[in-house]
Amino acid sequence: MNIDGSLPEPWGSIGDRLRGRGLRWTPQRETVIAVLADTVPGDHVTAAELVERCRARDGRTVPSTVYRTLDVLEDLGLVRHGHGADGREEYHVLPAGEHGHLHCSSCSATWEITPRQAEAVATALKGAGGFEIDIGHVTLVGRCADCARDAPASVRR
Amino acid sequence: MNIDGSLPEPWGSIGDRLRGRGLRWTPQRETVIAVLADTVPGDHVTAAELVERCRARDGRTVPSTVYRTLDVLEDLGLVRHGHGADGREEYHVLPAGEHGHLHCSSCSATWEITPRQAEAVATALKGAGGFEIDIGHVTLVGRCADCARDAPASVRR
DNA sequence: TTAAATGCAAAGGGTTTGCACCGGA
DNA sequence: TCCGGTGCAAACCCTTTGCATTTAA
Repeated sequence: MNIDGSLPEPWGSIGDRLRGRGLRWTPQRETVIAVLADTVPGDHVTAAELVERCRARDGRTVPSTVYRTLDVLEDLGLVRHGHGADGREEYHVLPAGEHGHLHCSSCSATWEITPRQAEAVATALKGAGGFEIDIGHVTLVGRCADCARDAPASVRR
Repeated sequence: MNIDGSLPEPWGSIGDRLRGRGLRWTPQRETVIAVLADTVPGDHVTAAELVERCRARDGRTVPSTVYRTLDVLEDLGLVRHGHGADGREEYHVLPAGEHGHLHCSSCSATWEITPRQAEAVATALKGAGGFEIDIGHVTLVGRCADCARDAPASVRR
């Protein structure tokens, strides 16, 4: 959120975008948006986490409203959902450009995919059959360079 | 299963492998193994599906036993779990070699990743940072060559 | 006014757990 | 005998749904 209390773009204009579609701008939606606006762009949060954060901001928040709002926001293209290493649904805020994740099953760390890596993967698949990967949809699991060096064939989960 | 009723390798020796670890060979485990042995190698099945198939074979099958057995089998390295496009847990039987999936969010089809594609992706990531992808862990989502041609920027889910 | 959105509560699905009992080794 | 496994049922977690009520436009 900005210092003056207003929402940074593109969140600020959401009310209008909703109304333009015959939808409504409600206090509950404002809460969800405020929480999302506070999220680091490119970061990812599980739906359940978002529910909690909304509840922290407004104790009366109820899950169903949050889920329904997320659906709407996804329609508007403001958030995108994907799945973490454990398969749980998670949301990416402001999907500006490709944005995926790598998860190391050995040290449990998760990183954002670099443009270079995204590009490499996309190109690789594109060249091998023409598949256009939506790299933001799933978290790629494997072992990071460090763990791969330390344990050539460890437990994978 | 073989014509003589015995289990094909490497399923046949599982009883011994279990016993070798101080674990036990039980009728219930035999049922799960039998179901898995009937699964096309490289195919993937959700845990819930496995439960159903076991129940078809033995109506007394109960979910918890199946889940517990799958854990054991994963420890033995006979199955591996991953997550489908919807994040649901699914099992790959006999992970001989790399084995992943591609899912088209446009036409909802799912294919097995070809060795060439797997190789391409693995190499791409390896080269761009050293990450060693476990390509069997998640289903890659995107659009297949056909859908990409027909609808350059369609709905993604 | 009126259709969209909310709140609540309940259902839903897949997965996990606690615990007494059973049965391989 | 003994400890691992099983069955049952309940708990769990996250997510979705139905429906009466509220409310933005």
